[in-house]
Amino acid sequence: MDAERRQRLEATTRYDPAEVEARVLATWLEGGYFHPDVSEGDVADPYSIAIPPPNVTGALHMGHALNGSIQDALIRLNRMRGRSTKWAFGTDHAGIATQSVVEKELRAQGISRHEIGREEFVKRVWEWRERYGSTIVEQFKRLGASCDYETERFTLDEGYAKAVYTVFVSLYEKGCIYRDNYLVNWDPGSRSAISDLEVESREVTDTLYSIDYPVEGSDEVLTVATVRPETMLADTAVAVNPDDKRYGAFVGRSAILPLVGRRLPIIADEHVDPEFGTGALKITPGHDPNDFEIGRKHGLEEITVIGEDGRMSAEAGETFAGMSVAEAQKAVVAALRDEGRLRTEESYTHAVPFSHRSGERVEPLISLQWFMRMDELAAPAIEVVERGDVRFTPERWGRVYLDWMRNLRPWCVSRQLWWGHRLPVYYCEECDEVTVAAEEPQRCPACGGALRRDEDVLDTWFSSALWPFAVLGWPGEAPDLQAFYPTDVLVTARDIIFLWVARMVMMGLEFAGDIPFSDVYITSVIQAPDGRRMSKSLGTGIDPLDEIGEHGADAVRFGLYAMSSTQDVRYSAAKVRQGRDLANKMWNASRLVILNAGDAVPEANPARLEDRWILSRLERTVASVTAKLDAYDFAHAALVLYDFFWSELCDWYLEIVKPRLYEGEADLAGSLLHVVERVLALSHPMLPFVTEAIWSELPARERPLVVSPFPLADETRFDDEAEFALGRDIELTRALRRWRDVAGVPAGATLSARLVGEQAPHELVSRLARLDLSGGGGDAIATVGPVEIVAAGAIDVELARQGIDARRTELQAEVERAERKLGNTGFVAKAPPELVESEREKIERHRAELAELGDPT
RNA sequence: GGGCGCGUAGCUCAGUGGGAGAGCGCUCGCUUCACACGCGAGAGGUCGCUGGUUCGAAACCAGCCGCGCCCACCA
Repeated sequence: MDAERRQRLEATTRYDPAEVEARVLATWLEGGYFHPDVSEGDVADPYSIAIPPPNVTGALHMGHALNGSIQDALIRLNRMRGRSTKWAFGTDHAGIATQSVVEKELRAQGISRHEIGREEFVKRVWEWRERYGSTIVEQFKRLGASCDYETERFTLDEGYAKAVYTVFVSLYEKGCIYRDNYLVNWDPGSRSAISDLEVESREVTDTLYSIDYPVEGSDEVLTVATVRPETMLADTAVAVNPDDKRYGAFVGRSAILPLVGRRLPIIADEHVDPEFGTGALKITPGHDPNDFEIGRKHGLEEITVIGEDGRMSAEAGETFAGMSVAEAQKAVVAALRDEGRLRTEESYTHAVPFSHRSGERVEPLISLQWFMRMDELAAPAIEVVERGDVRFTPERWGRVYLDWMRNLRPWCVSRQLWWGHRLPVYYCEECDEVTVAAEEPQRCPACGGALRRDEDVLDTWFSSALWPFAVLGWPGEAPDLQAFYPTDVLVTARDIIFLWVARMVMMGLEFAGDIPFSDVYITSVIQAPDGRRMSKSLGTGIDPLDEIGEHGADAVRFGLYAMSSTQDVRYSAAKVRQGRDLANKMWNASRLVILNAGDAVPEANPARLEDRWILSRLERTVASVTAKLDAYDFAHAALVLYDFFWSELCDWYLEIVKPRLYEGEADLAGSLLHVVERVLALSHPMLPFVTEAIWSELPARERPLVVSPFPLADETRFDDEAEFALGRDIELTRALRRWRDVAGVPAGATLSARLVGEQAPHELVSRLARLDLSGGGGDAIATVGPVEIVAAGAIDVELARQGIDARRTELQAEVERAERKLGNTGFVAKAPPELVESEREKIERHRAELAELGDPT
């Protein structure tokens, strides 16, 4: 090692992630290690993941950080195993989200999108994307995510659009996609229809009004209850339960709609609950999902009185037209009161649909939209999960998936937005022909007339559903598709199992001819430290980039792995610090080894007991960490690694062998280099930066760690004997240290002692417990295992005695506990014999130690 | 209304049939020549409650209490 390098290493007593990470990342990217070569066609032993594409508008949040860290660990693990590995990367155009961001920016300049028109607006969004779209890419790199950035895709790029159109046309031709006038969830906020999945229900306290509807040709009334009296203007029937004796006579007659005067047929329908309210239900097919169903069943007229702008339309009549829904409600209630039709008003709390997008209350409206029927595609997608071809981890999410898939309703796929994949649907200006084609047609194929393209765009999730194969180049002869489809695992959060995961399975099976992934790993959701949701608006968000800046990417990754769980967890800054400390520990321990290794060649030399011990512990750790990574158990993988490195390697082994290391023992140095190399490789998937940085300081490394082999546990190194023997000496050392502490022996003082019995402990015991074993004669004031401590100046004899008494009490309690167990005849008869034996052995051992301690004085 | 999950040390979480664990925090002691982002030692828990199964339960079963989430068309 040259002097300059030695000096630099000696001086760097603290691992500095900020300095290291940028440098290491650059070498990875320059080396092209993240980009698999597919030029030869099929690749050997492929491993692939399609990243859940982050929104172009988005900044990296804690969900991405967790999700990205997990995927990266899997990708790096398999890349190091020599598999041909691709982590397909790209961003999502995110329809409404992106359109809103750009609209807001325009509004700040006093421009509305309608002023500049569709074409110009879309152009502006693309410009916006050019300017800011790469932000999130750079942020993933800072995390260390080894995505294939060379083939970055965008869900609105040219090739992707081709995939979307191909799928749309195919589904249309199969009859799965159709246009219909149907009651949809209208989001007045984004002025678009949204799907059922984009609706969230919230508890709202409304007023429940009871209104008298006079029965035609009689003095009687039917009293109906509603929280939305303004929709009565669109009522087209009154319904009662067919078994309801009270109303049997009314069925078939008519009621008169107050304020409007329309005749409403009185119908019987099972849906009406005779127990609720008066048992009579006003039917508004135009503005209520239930009523819509009932209306279609009974062939009722569908009247719409609320427009897409959320205001009362002309249909509502002169008095109310133009009012907002809230104003109309007040006006209707006032009018009813005037007419004496309002019977009661009471407070009523119920679930109300809101738009997940805009946060506004959803207005159910009848609208001409495009729908996708799901039943046909769902059947095979259900089968693959039932068969276990697609496995969920944790398993319970598989059942959630199946429950949803078995109850699918048609999906409204059209959106009244400008930013997105415009429907490949063309209407003839001359005839009724509707043309659906991937390639834009020039003229109407039926009559040659001019064509007008549908104004709507597709739900973003429609294009997302194609991601695993479209990202790899479908449709067409893409080498990546050939090599890497199906992918191995999808890593995502549970909130998009329906929106995304389920639809990918359906589309993958239908269009790519195979499942899109064989595993779905559902990550935990990380909450704010106080247990609330992490969210910008609540001010509870923690920016992973801040954390990376402060503690390093490896620290954040370690923290996230350690936090990850099968349930939701609160963000733990302490776990991130634990990761930071581990990275620092790795750096310093490695520095110790490198600076003292001389010219040693990495090689395991199980010369002495402690060497056999650490080599055994190392291989067991390799086996354990590997198994946990493969089982998606990242928390335990991280913590097992931590325990080995910190406790076994640093606290014990390095402390044990320091004298040998300083003496320049070559075999030892070889072993140490071997252990360091192996543990770095084992850690690399989780802690890529610090391990790569240290790797580059090791002598004669041919390739960077990112493409070096991942260790395979060598079971021939497992050594129960060494583990037992050294474990015993470690326990003895700890007992002696405890005794010193209790006896008030100064930390630096050496204790005079001698050995009793024939079993001599390892040299490490006397050194690490600071004993002078030549303690010859003199009275023993204490016995700790095979060590007799001889009275000397430094010892407070009284304290020592107290310590011994405490130990005696402890042992007596242990003996009693074991005796109690053995006194239980059921235990002796039914418990496994080895367990019973070990209790007997315990009693003997403890009695022996008690005998050594002597009687209380 | 249906379903899922959770309740373990002051805090955040592991542990799912054989003697309660980790990290942080806390206490005591260390300028020990890799690391004070360090080293050594320690205190701290009737494992939500009540019953049951078992030789043995934090773990399995039942009920209850509390918290969270998802799905669902009672106006």
